[in-house]
Amino acid sequence: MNPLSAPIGTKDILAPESGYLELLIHHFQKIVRRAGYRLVVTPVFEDVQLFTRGIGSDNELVTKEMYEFLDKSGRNMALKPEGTASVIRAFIQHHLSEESKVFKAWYCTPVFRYERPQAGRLRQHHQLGLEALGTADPELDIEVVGLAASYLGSLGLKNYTLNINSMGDLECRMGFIKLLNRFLDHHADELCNQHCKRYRLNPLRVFDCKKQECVDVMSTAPKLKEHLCDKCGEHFATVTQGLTDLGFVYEISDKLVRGFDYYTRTTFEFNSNALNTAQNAIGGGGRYDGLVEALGGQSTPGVGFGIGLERLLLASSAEGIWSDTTPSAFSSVDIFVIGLESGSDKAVREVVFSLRNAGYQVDQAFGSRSLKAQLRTADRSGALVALIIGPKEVEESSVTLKPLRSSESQSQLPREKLLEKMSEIYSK
RNA sequence: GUGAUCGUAGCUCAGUUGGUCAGAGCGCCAGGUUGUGGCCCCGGAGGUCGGGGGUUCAAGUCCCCUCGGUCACCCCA
Repeated sequence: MNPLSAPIGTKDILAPESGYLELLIHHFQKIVRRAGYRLVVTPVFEDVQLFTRGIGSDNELVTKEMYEFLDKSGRNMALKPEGTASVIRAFIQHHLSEESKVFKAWYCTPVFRYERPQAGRLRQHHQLGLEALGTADPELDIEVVGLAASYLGSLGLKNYTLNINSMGDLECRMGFIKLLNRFLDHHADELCNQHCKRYRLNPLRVFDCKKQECVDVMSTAPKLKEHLCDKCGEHFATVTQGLTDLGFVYEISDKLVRGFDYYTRTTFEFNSNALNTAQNAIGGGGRYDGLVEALGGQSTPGVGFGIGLERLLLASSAEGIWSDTTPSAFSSVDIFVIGLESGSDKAVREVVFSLRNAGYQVDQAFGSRSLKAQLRTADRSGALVALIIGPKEVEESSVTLKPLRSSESQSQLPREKLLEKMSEIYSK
């Protein structure tokens, strides 16, 4: 075993699996572009403060899961644990705010969590996401949630649930937390050990607990939804109605309390029902009206979401939306060129390059192997035809065309007729 | 961070109570066809049995440590 292998919790994504990711990313780009989102690329590491201020310093993600390190100048850096904070930082840093215009950005980025890996959870994974900044209009929530749902739906994904909830704004949530704390004080001894010890830290998290005792207690707890201020209530009603009007199916989940402090009002999450693992959330997001200000910018409301690529791949595979040929359709050899004896090198080279320039996927065998060996390689490459160029063909300035996927017999044709012949074959 | 489980060729795995146990299938390379793939036949390359230490006349097999994989908890995409 080679002593050098990928670090714990990381993975090399190789073909053909990488082909699925190409498709997922390409498809995402296509969909969000139509809505005016443009790519933003931010660094994989940032000053730790960006995350402690954005996500919240007592959040578990920040306290124990952040991949932190000191750089050579002693700066405290962190590999980004999520995608939003960096985009917001860039938004502030480059003054991208425009009075009457919504700033829209999408990204595809690696993200890091220093945790023990398990099914559907790595130390490095990749997220596709987008952020829209500049208005508190619920129509923007509808657009963002709708884009995420459209994306998943257009992939052919069906077996998932869109859960949605409102966290209220900072004010009405504060009031609710007081109420919830009073409730939890009364039921403290009924809660599981984990939460009963620390619910004061973030009482909302108790809604997340899967332990039966906590589920029981929380079923009688006050509901955030019922204690929203009028404005937040209206906002939420507009969002859900808008999604309904567009035909999106969702469930309102009182228990959906997302992990980051910055979320306000709309929060949502996509959970795959095709995944049997403990990690079935394929994506999530929400509104974060206080985040830009918390990071030192001018108060600007915003909404966004992130989707875990690896989990999306797991979920989509579990649903069987891919056919075996999906990834190879992205990169399969059309034509395989075979050369016999070194005298044919020049002709092979010219044919290979001219066919590639004409748009075909072309490969060849290297290392002067036997015709038999080259044909075997050609066969395995999946190419539809092999072109054989030996001394005879060089002499006559021709190529021998051998169909590999049909019973048609091979034929010889002049090189100047090659492109014409190929377009004949491939237009079928 | 805690717990469980696994670690033998590129891949999937077999190796009986420690004693020809260094193997199979697939893959790869080559030959069977002096210029013809797929099927078939034949041959070949490739492993300090994750690493280190210990017990023993003898360790892939038992013990300890360590490193990795997998899964679960915590938490999250």
